[in-house]
Amino acid sequence: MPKFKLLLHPSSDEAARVVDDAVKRGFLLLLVGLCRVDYKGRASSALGWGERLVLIKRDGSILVHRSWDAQPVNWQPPGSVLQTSTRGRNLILRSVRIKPKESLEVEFERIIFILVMDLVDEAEFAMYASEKDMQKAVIANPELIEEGLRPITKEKGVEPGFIDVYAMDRKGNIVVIELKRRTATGDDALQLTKYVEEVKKRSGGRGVRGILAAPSASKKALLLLEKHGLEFKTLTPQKCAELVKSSASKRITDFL
Amino acid sequence: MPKFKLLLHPSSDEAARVVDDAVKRGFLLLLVGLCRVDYKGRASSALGWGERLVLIKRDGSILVHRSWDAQPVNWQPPGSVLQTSTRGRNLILRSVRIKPKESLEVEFERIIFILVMDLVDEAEFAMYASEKDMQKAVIANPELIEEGLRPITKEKGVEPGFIDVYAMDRKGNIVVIELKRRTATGDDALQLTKYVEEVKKRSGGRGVRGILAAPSASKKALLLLEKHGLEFKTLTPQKCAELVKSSASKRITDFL
DNA sequence: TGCTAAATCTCGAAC
DNA sequence: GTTCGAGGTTTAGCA
Repeated sequence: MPKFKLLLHPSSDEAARVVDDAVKRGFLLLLVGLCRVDYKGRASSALGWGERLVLIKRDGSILVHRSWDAQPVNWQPPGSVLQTSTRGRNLILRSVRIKPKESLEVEFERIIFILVMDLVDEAEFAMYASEKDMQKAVIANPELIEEGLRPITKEKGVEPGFIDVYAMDRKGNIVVIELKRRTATGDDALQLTKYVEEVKKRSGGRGVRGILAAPSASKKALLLLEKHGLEFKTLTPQKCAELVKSSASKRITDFL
Repeated sequence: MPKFKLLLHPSSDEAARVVDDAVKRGFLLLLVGLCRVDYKGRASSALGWGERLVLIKRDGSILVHRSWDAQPVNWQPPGSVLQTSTRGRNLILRSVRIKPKESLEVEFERIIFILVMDLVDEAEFAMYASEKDMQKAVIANPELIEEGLRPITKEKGVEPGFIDVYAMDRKGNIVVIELKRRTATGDDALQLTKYVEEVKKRSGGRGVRGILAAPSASKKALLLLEKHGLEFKTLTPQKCAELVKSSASKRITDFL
């Protein structure tokens, strides 16, 4: 089979046949035409007649895209099972997911074209500078937070949740560090408060400090930190990524 | 212009011309071919050579899809600005967003085809049974939670955040209700705890109850509710949707 | 399998 | 413009 096959204005019967065959063989399918979409499951939705693009992938996922918005207007996640049928001259695509039970129905009144594609894509996708990378960077370079800081364990189980970095400062205080890769919110500050309280219970009289490290913080977050005697430290994932890059083997392709 | 135009194996120059023209006119663009993708902004990512589908929409959003996964492997949100150029025989698509500053680069070594589409889609999209619908349903039908319950105000500003439903029970206790359309988590239980504490401060000695209403609850959530003397009530968005449907004018298209 | 926390979350509304 | 919480969040990690 060549890279792709194009069907212009197929009948509903012909379309159903082509779709079934392509799904069975694991090809990538694209249908464009006048359709109507209904969804029922975790919520319910209805979308009236209009021309859209429907993408059916080999893992069972389905996307209905309009000519605007990055997000699909309707979709079905991987693992869903597709059924084709016809209603008069119309093509019906019905995709069902079992758990949670949800169902998507697309009815095509007019199919402008169907594209069946066989794409080869073996490349790996690599993402850098996650929150975990920030954690690694801070443990390897505690001076990112403060001079003289010594990390104790990388993750300490504390209810509820986990502490990102647990360390000791020059004066022997315990330091609880919460890392965020985006602007810190009030919730983040409250979470740190809980961690610090929990650690204080078990600190045996030793001083306990709490530091929220993030690229920036909302007003609410700063207010809550102030109120609970906690600290904020500016730290960007970019900065951490640079250190991880220089110290470890990960490369970041610069093209900006 | 017809509904669509197909270009087979265009050169990089030809492709750049067609893309620029289509973007200017606000058409929906689809490119399929062998490409490489890099992203840098809030994070960084690199994707090696492979055959993929690139969708460019009239609002500036760009999606790079592989033949599996419902989510695009890379993307750029609406409002991004696209630039085309060539590097030798390759086509370069560069999309930049200003705030936050991020940039996506797609390099095509081989373009299998380009599709330019002019789709007409004026239909409205309607979603039913959201968390807000649950709120409406409970206020209109408080017996969903408990017999004899009387809602007081639909939303009462309480720091931090807002109470979904504020009511009074048969015995004159104040009832704080937190609604969730999905399985309630420990965080949800903690949030309710905060609300109840806040209300208690201002209740003037009146009894205050807290109810978390959701389709189900995690073990952690139930444990925290127990610990703080709060209650759980099973309530599904489906049930709420039925009542909203029958009492109000909204219709839900049943097709399941 | 269920549960928890992160995400280039996205999106919209309130301030 | 910023902040905040909801979402058919989705997804990955881990018990």
